[in-house]
Amino acid sequence: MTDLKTQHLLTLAHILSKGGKHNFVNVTTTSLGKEIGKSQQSASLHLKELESGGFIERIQSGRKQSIKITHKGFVELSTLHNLLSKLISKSSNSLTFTGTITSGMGEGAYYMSMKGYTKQFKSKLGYVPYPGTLNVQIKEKKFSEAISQLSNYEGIKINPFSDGKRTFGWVKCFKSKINNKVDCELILLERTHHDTTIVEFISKHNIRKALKISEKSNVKVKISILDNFS
Amino acid sequence: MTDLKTQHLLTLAHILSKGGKHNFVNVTTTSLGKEIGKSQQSASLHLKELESGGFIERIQSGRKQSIKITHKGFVELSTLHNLLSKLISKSSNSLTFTGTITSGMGEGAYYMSMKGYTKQFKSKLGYVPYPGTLNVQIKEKKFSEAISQLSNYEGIKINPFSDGKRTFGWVKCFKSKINNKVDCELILLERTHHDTTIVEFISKHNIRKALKISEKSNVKVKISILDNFS
DNA sequence: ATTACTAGGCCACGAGTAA
DNA sequence: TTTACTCGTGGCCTAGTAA
Repeated sequence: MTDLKTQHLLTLAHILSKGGKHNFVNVTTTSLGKEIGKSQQSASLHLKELESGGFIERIQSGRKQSIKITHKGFVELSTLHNLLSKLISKSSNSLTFTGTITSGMGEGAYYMSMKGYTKQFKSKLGYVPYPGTLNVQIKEKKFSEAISQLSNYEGIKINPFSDGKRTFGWVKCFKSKINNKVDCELILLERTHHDTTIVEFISKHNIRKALKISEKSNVKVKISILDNFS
Repeated sequence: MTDLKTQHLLTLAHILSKGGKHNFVNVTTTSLGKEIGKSQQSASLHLKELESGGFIERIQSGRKQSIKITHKGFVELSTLHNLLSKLISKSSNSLTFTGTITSGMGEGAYYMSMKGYTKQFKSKLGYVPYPGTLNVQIKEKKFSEAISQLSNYEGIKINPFSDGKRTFGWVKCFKSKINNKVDCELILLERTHHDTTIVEFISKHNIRKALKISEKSNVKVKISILDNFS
């Protein structure tokens, strides 16, 4: 059983798009070549090889030809489709990393207690955060690199606001779980230099207390990422 | 913006299957090579090109490397997936052809009136066919070729039965519409030589009368095909 | 107009090997 | 062990052209 060459994939897909699942459709090698971004000669060769591989059937009368996808050919496309479906749906939407608790209030701690933010936290997260933030230092480069890409995602968006004198930037929250135990949110601040070796968390609870941990403890963090992009 | 080469598709899919959507995963070129059915050298080159194309990110420390798919890389796979989804779901599940009414009772006409069949027609099609069958002769080779592939599909299956003396084979029915007007079923008989230049139809109505047509009239037939295979 | 052959360039791949 | 270089082979592709 000959296998479908990856180079022929697009060609086969194009024939299907022409309606060639059950009916013979008229296709010229010139037009097919243009559509798949190759030459007429390549299209001709593709058809020849697809035919000998049993992926399409051809009827040629004189200089015209009609083409239809075979069952085998359709199954081949379906198989690839199913493979991708599984990969895409089953690929984990979480980011896991380890780090150590570090001191310092964190740049966001003060701002996160402002009314303009807490009101939104209450309605969008369902709670007003415990005062202060938990800071976790990331040591491994692969983790901080991965975290830096979080900014591509929307997360839960807390809108900017103004108190009349100045404005305060947006905050993105990402549902997280520390040590597989305490629910919290990782926060990304608009107005922060984007150093991702230290990340901040807010929570309904006093995280340190809930985890019974102290300075320099190692923690494992799992962040949920939804597929809406900014 | 560099484009994803089709040869790299499988490689990228494999990285995703390893969990590399958000996290950096450890992958050796040797193992990756085996998994994609290529050499270690090819895997190495694939990674290099995927990286320079912006589809993956790599962190290399000494002889080990960690890999993560970029947003762009994931979008690329998603795009292909969506393309296939549309093609597969929107590809027409019907076969259309033209032919001419022809005389002769048709091989199936007599058998189709037998109780063992009519009982099943009543329950599975919802009606007892008008006596006799309509025969349509197919002239164009591309149509008879397409019809010959109908046997790969289940259709509506009428089971074989026995009257004590002999057995009568199965019948497959395919919902059809003639001249965009009369509902009927194309029938494929187990015990018929598989000549697909003449096809038979049964219907609740007298098809000729309903269409007001006679011998040698041209008709256009549309057959619905469901995706269950025999 | 059409399909598809031949010739030649270029690229993908793997073997060998370095680091 | 690892990654990735160089180099030779084979296969994909296009131009030219026949039919």
